[in-house]
Amino acid sequence: MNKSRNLKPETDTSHQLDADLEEFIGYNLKRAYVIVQDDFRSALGEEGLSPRVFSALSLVVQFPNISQSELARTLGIERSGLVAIVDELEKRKFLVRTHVPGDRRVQALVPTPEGATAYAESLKKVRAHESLLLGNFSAEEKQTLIGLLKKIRQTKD
Amino acid sequence: MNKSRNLKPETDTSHQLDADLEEFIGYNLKRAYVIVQDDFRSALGEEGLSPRVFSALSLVVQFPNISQSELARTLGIERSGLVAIVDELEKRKFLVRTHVPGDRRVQALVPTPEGATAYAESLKKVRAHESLLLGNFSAEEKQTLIGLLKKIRQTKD
DNA sequence: GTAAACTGTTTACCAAGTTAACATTATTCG
DNA sequence: CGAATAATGTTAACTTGGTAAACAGTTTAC
Repeated sequence: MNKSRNLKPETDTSHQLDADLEEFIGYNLKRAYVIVQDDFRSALGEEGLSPRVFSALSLVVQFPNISQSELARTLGIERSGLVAIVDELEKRKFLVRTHVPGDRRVQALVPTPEGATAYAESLKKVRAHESLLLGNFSAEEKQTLIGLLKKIRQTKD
Repeated sequence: MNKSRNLKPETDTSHQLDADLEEFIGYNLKRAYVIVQDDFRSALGEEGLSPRVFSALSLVVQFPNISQSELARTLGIERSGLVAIVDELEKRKFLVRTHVPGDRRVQALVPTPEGATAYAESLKKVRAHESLLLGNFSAEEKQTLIGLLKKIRQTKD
């Protein structure tokens, strides 16, 4: 049974078509995520921001004086994990940690002018990357996809 | 401007609503991916298969005698990265590496009976996890989502 | 028959996170 | 008030899931 077919399995390309795996949201999410992330990185280049650093900078620019705790919460990661991200942004002079008058525990994150322009430039590149990568998507398809992905997030609120 | 608003940034929950970030497929993909993966793990438990090991076992059960190279290619990872996955499945006695007559380089992967039943049980759990997690999704929405995710993959073929 | 290519593997590495503990500071509330 | 509790930022140790490079053995191409 199927002997000849399996003698040279590397030439059998039918796997993608009917694998059980392909019915799962999780598997398809992961495969898509890897592709988009890889394309993001190559679009922003060796010295460019990584996805997570871009995300953090985005929120800092858009919501100046955000605290690290709030930023971590918004990004859905631990406070401890955010430290390295903020360290990198601070080292690149894209933000500064500042003490707020009311509470000496919190470090409010303030974007520098360089940070704001770096964000604006990265934003252009990220938009270009997504619209190029998703060139065969209609505007409706993109919105549908985003809506469905957000809906997954809503299940865990 | 906005002084009082930013004094206590941790109480400002408007960030999720209008952040630039929310318009990006990549960011939404990542957030959704993390949720689904976490739910997968807690559904299959401490001793259960991880997503990647489940995926590998799935293909081995469905396509017995698949080679490691072909399996890696199908999963979209490097051959070297697959070794640990196959090692784990072999240690758990869910598959065996067998030499094929025609080519002494390849290790054909053959599921054991235990592997087949473990896969069947895991498959049930994974299906239950997805249908519970995506309880507020209609069948059409699920199919639309999978179709759009697959479409992302097609852009890089 | 030699060069090129493929297979499985090891090793070293990296990215992105987690958990636990800690010092410092704020808040709650008997 | 003062003591317990909680929040903030941070470090350290660890885990997960990969990659890249090199290798030995084997096969294929020319």
